[in-house]
Amino acid sequence: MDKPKSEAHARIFAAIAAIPHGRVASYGAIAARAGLPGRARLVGRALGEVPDGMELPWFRVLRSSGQIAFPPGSRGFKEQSKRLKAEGVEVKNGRVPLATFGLDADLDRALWGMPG
DNA sequence: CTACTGACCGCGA
DNA sequence: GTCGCGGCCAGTA
Repeated sequence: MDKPKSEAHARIFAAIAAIPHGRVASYGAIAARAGLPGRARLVGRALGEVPDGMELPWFRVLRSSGQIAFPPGSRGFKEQSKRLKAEGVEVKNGRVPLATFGLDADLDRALWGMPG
């Protein structure tokens, strides 16, 4: 069978689902892990296409600077920050210190088996 | 077909 | 910290 055009979606979702509890990852990292290096936008699009009710830690996905992708005050922003805090992730001014909660090279390798 | 937009990224100044 | 530029893919007008 032919590969569905949503294969990228599936890979992205899988990569997001692989983020451990209490940790976060950037769009670029997800895209790279999904086999789509440089397609960070695709990740953003995919997240916008996530069906409501689907079990996916979308809130663990942040920008490369640790900033929440949603505009401050918006529904998604509140929801994401709230969920992150609920997991023990420090959200300050709509931003998360990736240096602390981001996936380290070791952990990243342990999770996704990237050579190092 | 072109043009614009979007839960983006990285570099340079 | 800011701003600008190019690149990337998909949907819409």
